[in-house]
Amino acid sequence: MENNLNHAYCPAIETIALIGGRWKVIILHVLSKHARRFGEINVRVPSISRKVLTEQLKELEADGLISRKEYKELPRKVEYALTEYGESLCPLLAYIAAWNKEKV
Amino acid sequence: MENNLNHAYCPAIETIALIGGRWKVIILHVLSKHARRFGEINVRVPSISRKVLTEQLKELEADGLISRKEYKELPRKVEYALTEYGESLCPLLAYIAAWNKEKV
DNA sequence: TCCATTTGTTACTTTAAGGTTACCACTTTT
DNA sequence: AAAAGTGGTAACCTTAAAGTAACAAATGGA
Repeated sequence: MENNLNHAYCPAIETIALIGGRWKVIILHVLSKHARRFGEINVRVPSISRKVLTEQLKELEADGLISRKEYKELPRKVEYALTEYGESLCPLLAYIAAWNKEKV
Repeated sequence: MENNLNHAYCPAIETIALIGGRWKVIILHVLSKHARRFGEINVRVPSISRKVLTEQLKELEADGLISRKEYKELPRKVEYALTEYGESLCPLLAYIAAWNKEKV
């Protein structure tokens, strides 16, 4: 129905809600290679602050895309990894990275 | 080199710079179906304001992803379409939309 | 003459996102 | 006792993004 367009469902919107923003794709891309602890992600995501990294990781965890595992070690060790749901994003993440390389 | 990680090149970053943000993927997705005039995009992208739509369209045009064609008609008619470069994003846009549907 | 339509623009305000700095908890090493 | 390493948190500030409302240009028609 053409009179209902401004309420039209756009399937891209929810995806954007989950992985949009300045950092999430980059964080997920880092984790897609293998699980990383907090400090490792921090070093691999250029110029993100610890505060923002913490926030983004919490959101990704709340959305079920990554898991957080705390080891009883010294000093502290917390490891983040993609969940199965997060893994399903890998082709998309790879595409995002690849598209940029292939461009003319 | 592992000591250079915070300057590491991340191929996803540039892609995010081009299509990141709240609206660009959605706008591109709308235009991926076919060329649209300003008002048509405005109606198909839920709740975007004209001001922001104008801004985003200008940025997308400046980045070479879309073209802007003004017709000498009454009342004004301006049509936006994907460029060839923008078309190269279509598989990615389709993937973004499809992923959301397939999720468990 | 004045209104309607379409595509904007301008000025101003509000909200969201991100950054900075300092600090804490826990444990081992010095 | 104090420092070092890891993974945070809290308070505060700045910047970027988005929204609102009013206005403009161009032109046909009532």
